[in-house]
Amino acid sequence: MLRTHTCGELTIKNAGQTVMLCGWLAHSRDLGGMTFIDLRDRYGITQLVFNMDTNKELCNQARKLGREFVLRATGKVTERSGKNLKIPTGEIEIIVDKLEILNESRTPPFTIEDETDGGDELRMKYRYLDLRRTPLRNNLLQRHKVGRAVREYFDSNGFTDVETPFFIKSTPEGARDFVVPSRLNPGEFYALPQSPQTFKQLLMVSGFDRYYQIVRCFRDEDLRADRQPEFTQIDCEMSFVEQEDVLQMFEGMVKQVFKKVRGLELPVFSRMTYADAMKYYGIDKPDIRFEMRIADLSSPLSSGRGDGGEVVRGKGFKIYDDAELVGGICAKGCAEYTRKQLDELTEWVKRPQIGAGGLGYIKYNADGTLKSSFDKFFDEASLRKIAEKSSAKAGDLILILAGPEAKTRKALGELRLEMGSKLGLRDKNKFECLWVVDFPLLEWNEEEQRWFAMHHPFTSPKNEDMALFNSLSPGEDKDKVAPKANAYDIVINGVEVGGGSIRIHNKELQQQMFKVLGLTKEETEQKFSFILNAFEFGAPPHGGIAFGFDRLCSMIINNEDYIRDYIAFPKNNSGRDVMLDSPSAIDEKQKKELGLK
RNA sequence: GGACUGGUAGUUCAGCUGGUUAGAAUGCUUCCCUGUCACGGAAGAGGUCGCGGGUUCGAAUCCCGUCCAGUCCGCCA
Repeated sequence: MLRTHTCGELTIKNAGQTVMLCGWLAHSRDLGGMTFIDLRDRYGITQLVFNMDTNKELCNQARKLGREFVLRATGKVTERSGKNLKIPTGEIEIIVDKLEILNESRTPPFTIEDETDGGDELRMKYRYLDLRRTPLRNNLLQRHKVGRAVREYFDSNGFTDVETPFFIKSTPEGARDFVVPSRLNPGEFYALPQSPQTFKQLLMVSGFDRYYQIVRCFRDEDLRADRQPEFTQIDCEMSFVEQEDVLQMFEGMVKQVFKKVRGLELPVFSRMTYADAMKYYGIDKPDIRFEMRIADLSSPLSSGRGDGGEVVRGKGFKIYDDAELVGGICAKGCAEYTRKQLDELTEWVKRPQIGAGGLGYIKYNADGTLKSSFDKFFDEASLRKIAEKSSAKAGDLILILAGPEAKTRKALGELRLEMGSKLGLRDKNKFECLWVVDFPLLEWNEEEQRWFAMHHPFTSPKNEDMALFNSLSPGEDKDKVAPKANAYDIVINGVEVGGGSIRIHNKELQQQMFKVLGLTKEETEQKFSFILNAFEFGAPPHGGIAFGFDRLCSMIINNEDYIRDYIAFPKNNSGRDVMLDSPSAIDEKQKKELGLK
């Protein structure tokens, strides 16, 4: 070993010992007569000291060293005269009597500090330097801990880790596949898995009973702060279970991981139906750290749904009379909002991404009076009814959007999150875990005029909706309400960290599903015969879940929804690795071999 | 595919209602400094203002196009 200790472990207790340390020069402070060097490694920082009086030659050598030089220092641990209580090793320093340069370094393009001066692109290009920074290093060390806690939980619950192949087959439905050309089979391609979905189901048919895997998945879709083309899933499946068993098992997992990694005891997770999530929060992954539910101020013109507030219709205000939905949220304590603030909010909701036509408001003033943006049409009693419907109290501000139902709910959901952020209600130290259940099995796609599986085509319909499901025809029945599925998502602070379902394990039902999705007999045979065949050989009832491991880590570690800093070597927005400069062209010979030319 | 924001010194940014030699901080180089820990002080070097075109007597600044980056919408079973 080139060292006897690390740079993070020496304290006053080691005073007097002669030690050897290795590390990178993080900072040096040259005072003329003496020079201090902060030596950094993964474990911490230890101060080296050189003195002109004691060792002139060595001190002069130390003065010449640049940032990020790799050094090996031998010397005596000594109590400092001026202590630095901000760091664990701050009470001691090493009086160096031998110094070796293990490697020199170019001046790094950005500072290797907690708050670096480097921009994203530069940091990505020199990712190995970025990873020397404490926040990034800490993220990866914590990620390791999350992974370990997950494996411990599965192991103690009888799950088996089984690997599944990466070179598989392209299937219709779902995300775009990444494909790999096959040299041995010219003109043919493997697909990389979007998830090991079918394999884990086949493992259930094989009788493995409880399976898990922390595994890379690939989806060729556009990227976001929380989406990478290759990402990691905690993939799980269980046999002989019902939905409740799965929820219990994986609620337990999340709790244990939070406990082991963050020392937090999470309370019992909330539950909410998909329908309620959409109705009250305008989104299928509500952030329930704060209330601010959407209030329905109009009975929908269409019929049936909504609780029919009916407090905005018939006052001669055409926008509200004609709108399919008028909805409001109540921003606590915001009655004092200025004209400017309201204008800004109006601009915000009119952005193309939100797409609202305008923003109505009612100020419920502290003195009990009401002032709205549509006073012309509404008397005070009417406004008071709206306020009541919105659960507003004196001092609150009601924000109102109107328009087509789905779009307006979504916009209200966005506005709710924006107000939540503005009002500081999205507390970084708070974790609210939620199971969203009873997802629709299918979604009608207007563009392609057909049904799509909302979760995936292997999800089972709810028993009570089986007749409805069996009555559906491909490319028709778009006005029918979609049957509900045994499908569930786990949402933490408004971030979807996982989702799963109880699967179909019956061949005929699976065939009916493919049929409703518009697959022909031939396509079904060609793409999915393997799983239909398997279902003929005693497939057990089974179900499972998959977690986005990167998202789970970013949530647990720093309660944020940005996963790149939790992945050692991530891709940028355009799917490029700027360090490798990949993807890149391949030469003609390679193409020819692969049958691409 | 679309919206928005940005691209100026090694780096992070200011300058943008057109006008003398494009600034600051930090980093870097040299010098001074014996208890620093974001050490301090002095001096210095460092620029194709992303790229292409246009308007103008004159463009970092205005216009058009384009590339790159970021955030979002679509997309992501």
